[in-house]
Amino acid sequence: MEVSEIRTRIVATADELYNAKGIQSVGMDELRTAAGVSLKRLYQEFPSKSSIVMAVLERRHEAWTDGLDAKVREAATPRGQLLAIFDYLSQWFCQDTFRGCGFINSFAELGAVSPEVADYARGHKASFQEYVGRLTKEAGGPPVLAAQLSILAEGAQTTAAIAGSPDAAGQARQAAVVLIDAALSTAS
Amino acid sequence: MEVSEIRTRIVATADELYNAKGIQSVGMDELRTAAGVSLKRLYQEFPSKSSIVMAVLERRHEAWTDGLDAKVREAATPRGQLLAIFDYLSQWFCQDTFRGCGFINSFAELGAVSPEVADYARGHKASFQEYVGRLTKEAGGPPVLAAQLSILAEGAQTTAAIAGSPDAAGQARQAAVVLIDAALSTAS
DNA sequence: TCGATGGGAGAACGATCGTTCTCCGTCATG
DNA sequence: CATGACGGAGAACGATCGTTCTCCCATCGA
Repeated sequence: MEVSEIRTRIVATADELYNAKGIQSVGMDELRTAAGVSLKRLYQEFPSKSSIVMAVLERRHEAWTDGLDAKVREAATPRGQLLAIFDYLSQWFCQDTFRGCGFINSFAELGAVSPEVADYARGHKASFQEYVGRLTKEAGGPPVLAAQLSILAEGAQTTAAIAGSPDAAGQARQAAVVLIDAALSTAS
Repeated sequence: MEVSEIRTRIVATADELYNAKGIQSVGMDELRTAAGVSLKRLYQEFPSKSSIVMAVLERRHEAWTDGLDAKVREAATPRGQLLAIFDYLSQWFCQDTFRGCGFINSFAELGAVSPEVADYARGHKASFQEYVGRLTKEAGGPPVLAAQLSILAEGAQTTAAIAGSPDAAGQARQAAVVLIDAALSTAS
């Protein structure tokens, strides 16, 4: 078995477990068992649990970025691309493994005691806002629209997570339509 | 010293510590020292840590509800009352102790392993959405507007917490103005 | 003054966590 | 076949946590 394959399997397993139970609730032994890797191998690949946490965050960032971008590219118009963000949220919320944004959760759990985690979560959210900013600019909207749509997306994630229902995605999408149309009509 | 005064001091101290460091990062000994109470007294007042956590959540719910309602009552018009929600968020975000919504944080930290915490967070968010629903109805807006404004408020909280900046409150308020005006003009 | 009561400080206990170490079987190589 | 390196399973270790127990002193009524 490839060394990198073991790393991938460890990180993928940790991602699932941390998402389902929270980071602090999952011990190294549980991760070891679930990943089917010996403890020695585990510490051979990662020097500590916190390094696994950071690797999981990187994996989540890539999965989010790639999945969102793929969904956005399906849309034909710039306006449709902005709305595709909320379609992506909707299909995400409908997965039964959905338990809220992993960055919000990890920030809430470890942000106060781990500057690494806090910085990475901040960077992830900043990159999302920049991404929405680019789409907004292409659609001819003002920067404040990007901030507003980003806030809507954030709120939809936490609302859907706590309520346990995917309804927030559709409601946020409706709000996005109103905000986009209002911004584009006054901008022109 | 009154018995209830000790309870209040314990819960107030736990609220501060849990908010600043997260629940799982604060041990009973640290709480005992910060509250200036003996460990025996602590367990005389509360049977376990989880009961303290629930008491903190109740305290947070009351503080949120009372503070928000007081701010809303300052507004003269129903439309102003809806916007007052975001003024309340703004002044909250500007406090240097702000570290995100305590219910979102506790849900992220313990929701997966503690049904009590998850249920209480769900109930708190549901009561907020009902409150916004009442204000929206008084303003003559449709139910979907209440859901959208609630999502905006949620998103502002997480965005402000992770970004470490209170800007999201003003941006969400601007979005609320657009959504409210659009909903009220089409509703009439 | 004396003895009982109650509360404070913190030691102790069992569990669990992250991390390291030990033992043992296996396999490759001469 | 002998030997030595390697990897897996899990015991062990130190730290920390929630919780309980023990000791001691201070107070108060008789």
